[in-house]
Amino acid sequence: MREKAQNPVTLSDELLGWYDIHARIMPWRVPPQNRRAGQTPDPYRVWLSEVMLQQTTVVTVRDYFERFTARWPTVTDLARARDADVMGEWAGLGYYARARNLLKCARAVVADHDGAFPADHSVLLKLPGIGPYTAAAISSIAFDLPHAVLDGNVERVMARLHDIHTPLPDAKPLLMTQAEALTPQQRPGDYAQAVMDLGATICTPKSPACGICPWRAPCLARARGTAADLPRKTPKKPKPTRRGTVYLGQREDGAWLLETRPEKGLLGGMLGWPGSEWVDITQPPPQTTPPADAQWVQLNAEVRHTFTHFHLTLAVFTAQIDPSTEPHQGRFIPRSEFRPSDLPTVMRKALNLAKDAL
DNA sequence: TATGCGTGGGG
DNA sequence: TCCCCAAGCAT
Repeated sequence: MREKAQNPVTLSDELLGWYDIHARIMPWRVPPQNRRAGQTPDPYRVWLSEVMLQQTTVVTVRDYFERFTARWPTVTDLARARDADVMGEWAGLGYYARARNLLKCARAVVADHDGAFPADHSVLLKLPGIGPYTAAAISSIAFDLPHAVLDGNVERVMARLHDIHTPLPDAKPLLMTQAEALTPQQRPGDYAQAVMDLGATICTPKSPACGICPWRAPCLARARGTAADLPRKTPKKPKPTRRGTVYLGQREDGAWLLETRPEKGLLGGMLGWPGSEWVDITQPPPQTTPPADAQWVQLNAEVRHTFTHFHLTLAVFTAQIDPSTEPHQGRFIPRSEFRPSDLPTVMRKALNLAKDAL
């Protein structure tokens, strides 16, 4: 009774208890007690982690964050990095436009903001790769400005708390209104991270742990038994399947024939194997021209990979290429300069198939 | 406003 | 084996 009268929808000790546990596995986070002791988060680390966390899980981001901050400890270091180094370090993380915008943003911060992230939501919003969510996250977490974060977690928590049945993305404005109403003036950074943790670990998409939820008392969906069905979402389109061919050519000295993909579009700016266009399986197969003259042999196995919006099947050809041969597509990268980890996952799958075949 | 854009893990 | 989903952004 008393609990309801106090409105437990807030940054309670119970909510902070969960938040504190998660801080240990997130190297970018300053735990609440350290923050109260005066320690403030490094805006560079907050920004970097938030960009990496876009549509990506904490477990996946952790190692990438550690490698990036070890190699480029400050935004100035990152701004000076070579494009290929940053793209290679990002390889495997996906959504590669984030890495291209990461570099643009770092260079803009150095060139236009004296190497310091601006403590201003509307200014942050103008930087490359920083949208409404990330601007609010940096504002609140790094600068303790009271901006409401609305990510997938908060959308779900708000939809359930208020039993909102309007499907996403139409419900976003309403959910944002609810999120703003709950965002406190005191410690908005701790609150933002705590409410996202709540969504990630308790108010989960499937079988939410309502029994241990700090907000179980005021939750309307919990009371009405609708929590597991929320938020509603508009149905998605089915994924088509495309086909293509890649060519893995290697010289006797171990150099691989690779290309840097165009800046725009799928896997933009990433290293990859030369090959054909990727066309829908309902279309006639594309003509494939090998990137260099050699005895190309097709592998028995094919690469299967699923992107956000289509399935892909790749035929793989391999060949030893004579040292005197000039490629008409791509360039040779010496063995000493090539790390398989610099490849996006689909390209790494092709390499692994070729290695298995040898 | 709708679409393009990665990847890995869980149910 | 599939589908769903994750601390979204750009165009």
